[in-house]
Amino acid sequence: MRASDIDRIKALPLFADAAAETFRVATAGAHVQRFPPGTMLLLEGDPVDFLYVLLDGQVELHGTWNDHETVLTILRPVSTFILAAVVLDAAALMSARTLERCEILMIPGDAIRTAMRLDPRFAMSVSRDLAGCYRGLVRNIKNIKLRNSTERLANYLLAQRAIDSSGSTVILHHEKRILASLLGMTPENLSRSFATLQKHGVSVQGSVVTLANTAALEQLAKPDPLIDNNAPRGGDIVAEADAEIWLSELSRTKPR
Amino acid sequence: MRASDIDRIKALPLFADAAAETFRVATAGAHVQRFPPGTMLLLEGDPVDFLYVLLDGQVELHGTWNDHETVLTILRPVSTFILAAVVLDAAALMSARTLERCEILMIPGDAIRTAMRLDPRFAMSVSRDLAGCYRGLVRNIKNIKLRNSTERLANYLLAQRAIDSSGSTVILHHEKRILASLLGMTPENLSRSFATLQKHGVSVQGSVVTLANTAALEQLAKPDPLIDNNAPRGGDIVAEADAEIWLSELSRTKPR
DNA sequence: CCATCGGCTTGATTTGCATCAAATCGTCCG
DNA sequence: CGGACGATTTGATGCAAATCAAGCCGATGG
Repeated sequence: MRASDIDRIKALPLFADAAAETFRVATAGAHVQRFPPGTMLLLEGDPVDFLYVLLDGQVELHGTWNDHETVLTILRPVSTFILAAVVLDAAALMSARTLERCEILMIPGDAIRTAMRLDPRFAMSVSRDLAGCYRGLVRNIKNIKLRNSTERLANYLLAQRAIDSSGSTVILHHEKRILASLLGMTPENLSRSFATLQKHGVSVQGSVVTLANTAALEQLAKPDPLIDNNAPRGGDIVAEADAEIWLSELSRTKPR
Repeated sequence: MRASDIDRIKALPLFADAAAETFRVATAGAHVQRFPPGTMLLLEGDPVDFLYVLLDGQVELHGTWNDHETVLTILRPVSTFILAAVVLDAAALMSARTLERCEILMIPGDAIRTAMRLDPRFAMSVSRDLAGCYRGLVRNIKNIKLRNSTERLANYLLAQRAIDSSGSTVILHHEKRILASLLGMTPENLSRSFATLQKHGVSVQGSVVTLANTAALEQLAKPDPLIDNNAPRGGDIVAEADAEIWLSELSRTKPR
């Protein structure tokens, strides 16, 4: 592993707080690997031997049943994945597939579990990461069970706008059929939902979406901080856990 | 707090592995409280000051949006809840309501976080608990996104049968309208789904369901260990995390 | 440049589920 | 016991989303 890779790992929220020795243990058997687009990194049901850390590219996690497939989440750097399976030394519940060329750090699961037993600060970081991911899924379930597909799309767009802090234009970072599956609908209905949102100031040109009237869009979307996490990512906030405490941190830093 | 309560906490999987000092810190500010049925223990959005441990009774966790409510999970003893919010010191994403008279242990969140920093074994237990809950939600999302409502009911019945290891009869432990919400459907459609399952050997008498033909039911349900966790609870298996490693433990203990 | 292919859109149809409405059932209480 | 209430069931209807079927469009390659 290269020295630059070591530095990148050190900067991960998971390791930011860890003792030097912990870090040595964890990285001893680790390696960075590159994968072409469309590579299956992991199949659901497989035993999980490594913790994966996406350093560059995009990875999709999906689930399968009875010849149907659904996208559960799309990861962008820097994200860890299948941490829960590593902690429990259990089989994966989700399959992982690269969507683009990816650079991925793989840390042996044994090393992670050993490090947790040795270093409470590291174990705390793992817990925080897991707690953040857990809350992400709670939000996801509420989104699916309480909203219809157009409402989910509208909130997705508003969340993306807030996350990228990108004015009134949102870039879709993945194919629409993948976005559709992530939002729990068919590609056909995603098209139709976009059409519906035209009346609320949304226009689509390929992967560029412009939100001309966010007030109208919000009226339909009714975004809710207990479902939609609109913490702007990048900078301080890189892990799910950081995003989870963003709102309360915000109110503590700037009271009123 | 009574001495008998202390013993019950010691037996929790969360504390089974903890150092004596950890245990002292955690229980110092803890207390057991009793609540009547229908009590709101926690409202989504509230700051979470305690880790809750359900010792007796039933608790429902639900989410709300736009005047709609959905049941996210139903807890039976012994279960911890809102651990993720405690770890992150964040606001609750779910509301908690007692369904029956309940006995609940409340441990100050500060104490939990302090204990985690002091005792890596305890922090490991917290991580395992969180990882187990996380995987429960992954299963839940796959269930919702990949199956229709009758399939979900069929799998629910099969899972209950396996969990209670109760021959061919399953007891519904909660009102049907709550079960309906848990399974993501209306009470009306739950009725109709039960009617559909009659053709597969399912008959309902109040809260007693008999499965006369599990083979036929399984043919419709297509249960999958990567969605349905059929680990029999009670005895060794009390936490979600235990249930998660049940299958792999099983194959290690009894190879072939 | 044209042909091809995959992804996306649009339209027609079907299906699944929610909603609305009313009847039934069981339980609790005056 | 009679009545009331809530939970459940059953039936009728409407809507949302999936499916089926073409067309369109942009990228790619001969």
